[in-house]
Amino acid sequence: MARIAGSSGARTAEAIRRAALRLIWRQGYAAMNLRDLAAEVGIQPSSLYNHIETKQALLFDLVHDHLTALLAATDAALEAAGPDTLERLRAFAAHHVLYHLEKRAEVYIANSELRALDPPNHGRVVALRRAYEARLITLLEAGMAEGRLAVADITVAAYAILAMLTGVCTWYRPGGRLSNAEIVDQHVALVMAGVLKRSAA
Amino acid sequence: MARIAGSSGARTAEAIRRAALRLIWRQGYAAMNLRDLAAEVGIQPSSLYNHIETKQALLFDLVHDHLTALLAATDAALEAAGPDTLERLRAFAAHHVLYHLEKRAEVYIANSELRALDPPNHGRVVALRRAYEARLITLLEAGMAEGRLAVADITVAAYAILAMLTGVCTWYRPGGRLSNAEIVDQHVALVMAGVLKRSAA
DNA sequence: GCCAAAAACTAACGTATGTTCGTTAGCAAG
DNA sequence: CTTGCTAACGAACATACGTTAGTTTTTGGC
Repeated sequence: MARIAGSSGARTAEAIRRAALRLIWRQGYAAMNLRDLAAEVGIQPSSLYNHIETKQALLFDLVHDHLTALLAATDAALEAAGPDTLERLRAFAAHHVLYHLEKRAEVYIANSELRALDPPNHGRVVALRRAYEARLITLLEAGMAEGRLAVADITVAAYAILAMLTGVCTWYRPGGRLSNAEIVDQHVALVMAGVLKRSAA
Repeated sequence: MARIAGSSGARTAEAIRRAALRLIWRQGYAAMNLRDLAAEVGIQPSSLYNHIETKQALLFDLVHDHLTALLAATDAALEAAGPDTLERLRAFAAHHVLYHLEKRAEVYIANSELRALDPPNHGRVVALRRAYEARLITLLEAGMAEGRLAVADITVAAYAILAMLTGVCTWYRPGGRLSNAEIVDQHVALVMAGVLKRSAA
């Protein structure tokens, strides 16, 4: 047999991306092999190459698409939050946690497989990450300038906050004891309590 | 030639562990290969097997030894902090950050290569991690019982705090803008601000 | 209904990898 | 000085991996 009845390029391509996301998430990029990936999709290893350029390009596409989607969604959430700095900060934290709860695999890969990207791809991804971090840093700077936040060092605070919020990916399981909203709310509360100036509650 | 003049088992074994730590830290366990490791140590690949059982056993040893050392050091730091819950919590946070600054490679591997451990090893390591997390959870429970802390959910708070404090490993570089003490202090401040009951400053 | 493009197949290549085997030279105890 | 253990060596094995080549069947536009 050759081409399979009912096969569709777009459908297979999506199946490959979904399966790759899952496998890389579970095992890591280096430990995932294309034979397992093909088996998961239900095709032969060589057939993958009708849809991907190389294994490396597949990883880059997954990471790149995730980061651009995250940036766009974040900007939309900030836009919706209005002009007030504290409101925007809350919105950023809430959106970050919720997004990370819902896209655990994408997030985890984008954070932990950076080193698996070859130099040109690595550079582009790092630039996107920096752009994302800049969103938070800008908010902290604004809050400091307005005298409503109090942190010793903005960069350290930004990284600490991002680390804390991203941490949900490592332990969250759907259908757990707490609702997503409860998890989001508590993280927002921890962040705000940590950075708010004592007087301005 | 066969045995090299001046070669010593203990010295080579330590060199292997150090090199493995560095390579796994940089590339990940799956991406590290024993030929590169041997080259780093300056011996032939087959000679590794005079000192390690398998690649997997090497990873387990590294992770296991790190976690037991971390547990012991943490208990010593808590002991030194005295009986007061808030002091112990500060001591825990400070020690965690400082230890993580100094042992970035060990920590990173222990956190990110869990999935590379085969089931029996995985189980033992997870048990050690849980024991460590329990130290923090116990402190938070005590602080809540004393009415001096205010968090919505102790487990979530514990994981969030650990994620935040462990985050330093991903961006810290020795010789950077801030001293270790400054980084530690700020993280302790962020944690305490996040969990302290408003009245009890 | 025909035909180029798409999307799958089978087979294989070249290399990389973890590990084993047999051997040999240095070291320390008797 | 001998002898047994240690720690290295070189060579190789078996497998696994990413990828390519060539082929075959289905699909969709004319």
